[in-house]
Amino acid sequence: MNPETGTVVVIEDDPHIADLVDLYLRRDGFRVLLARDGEEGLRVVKQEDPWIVILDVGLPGARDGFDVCREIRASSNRPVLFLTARDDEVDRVLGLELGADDYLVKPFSPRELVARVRAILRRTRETAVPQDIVSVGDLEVDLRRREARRMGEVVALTTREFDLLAFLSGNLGLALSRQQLLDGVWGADWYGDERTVDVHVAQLRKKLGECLPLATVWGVGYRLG
Amino acid sequence: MNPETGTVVVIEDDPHIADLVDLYLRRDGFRVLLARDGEEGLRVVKQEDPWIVILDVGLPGARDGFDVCREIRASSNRPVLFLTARDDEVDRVLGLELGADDYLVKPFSPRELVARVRAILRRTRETAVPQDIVSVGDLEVDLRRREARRMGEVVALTTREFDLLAFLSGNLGLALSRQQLLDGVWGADWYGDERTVDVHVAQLRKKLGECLPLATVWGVGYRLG
DNA sequence: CGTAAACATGAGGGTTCTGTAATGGATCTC
DNA sequence: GAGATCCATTACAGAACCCTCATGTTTACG
Repeated sequence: MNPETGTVVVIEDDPHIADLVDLYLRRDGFRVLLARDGEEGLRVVKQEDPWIVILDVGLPGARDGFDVCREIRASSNRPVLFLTARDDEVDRVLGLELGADDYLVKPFSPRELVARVRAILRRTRETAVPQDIVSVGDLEVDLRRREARRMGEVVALTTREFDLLAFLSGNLGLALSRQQLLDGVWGADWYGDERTVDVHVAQLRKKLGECLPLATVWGVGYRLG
Repeated sequence: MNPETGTVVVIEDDPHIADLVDLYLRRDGFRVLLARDGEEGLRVVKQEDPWIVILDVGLPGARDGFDVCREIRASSNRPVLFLTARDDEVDRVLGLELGADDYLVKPFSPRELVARVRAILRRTRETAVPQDIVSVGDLEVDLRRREARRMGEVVALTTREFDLLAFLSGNLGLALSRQQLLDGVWGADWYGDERTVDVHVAQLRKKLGECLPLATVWGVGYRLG
């Protein structure tokens, strides 16, 4: 985690608190963006895609903190830290149920705020899996899980089928000869009938149906996408 | 007893509250020790050196919560979380001045208690408190206590079995080859038959049964979740 | 339209891979 | 040091899979 490049969006109407938060987070190396109400906050979050959002529950205007949290959750999985008014237990529990990652009760110590922000980032950044997922047609090919999903549903593929699909996905739009496919999927030291490719292509088409834009290139081989 | 197993000492005279706290903390993977009054509490704290002490302010007997807190502070820097009666602001302030790390006003939600305990531990224990417990299927894998629990019941696992389960839990959803599993669990400098993995996988499946979503990835290895 | 070449598809049998139980050696416990 | 536990290896049976082949279908082109 590199705090130097981490952006934090703070949505808080009280300028005094906002200043304080700004000061401490900045001092800790974060890039801080302030917003005074929910509307502005959502805009900034959408635009900047920050590492974390710090959110006052008691925001003025049409949208309170819970609304904003819901909105953020709907479109991203960025962590959210709530700032709540003193002794408002219902709020706190509700916040956590809405998917907030932590909360802090005012008045809070700025040092604690920084500590919690760093703790959350430690948790979320580490577990954020950089996934190699290729989207092709209505299909998602997840190389790390070795799964193909059609509208979220996992489609059962055999080893060869998946490998073939993966190789095709890695060469989207290119016409690949059977020999290229054999080299890429079966390995260069494999000797057998080129027609074997056809069989597995047929299997893929059968299992994945229309959502797989896998075309035959006549006299050559196949092309995906 | 291993002091690194996440022990919480709860000093509380009301058995109902003590039970509730016990239940929820235990469910979250902590080892919970209950004490009914200040004397007993201090003894347990001294003996066990827990990660955190949860302390009722209104304790019966010669020593109230503040006394106990002062004593604890005198001999250790373990975090203390106060449970205070409602609307007793003076108490709360006094508690914080005595060095309590947080407070909770009765009646409180058990979920919030757990959240706060974890928050405090996150701050004070830089070491991996977050994500110490991985939920997978109906199973909880507690890395700190090296335990797997199925509906709260501890399932007895051997060292290798647990390490394997832990490694799989840390790579939820990913297809892992036998070699990756060997590297991760047995160590990269281990030379032996890949099929050894199979045997331990079989053991895990036998012991944990249906509640363990541990799938075979044909021709590759295994995947959890 | 007819023909040949290229492709699609379904099924069988051999092959590879996995599940599992048994074995013996190593390590821990008392 | 005996007994128990754990662990790696091996063997075998059964399951999953893959290649090949045979047959039917499409495409290209004269």
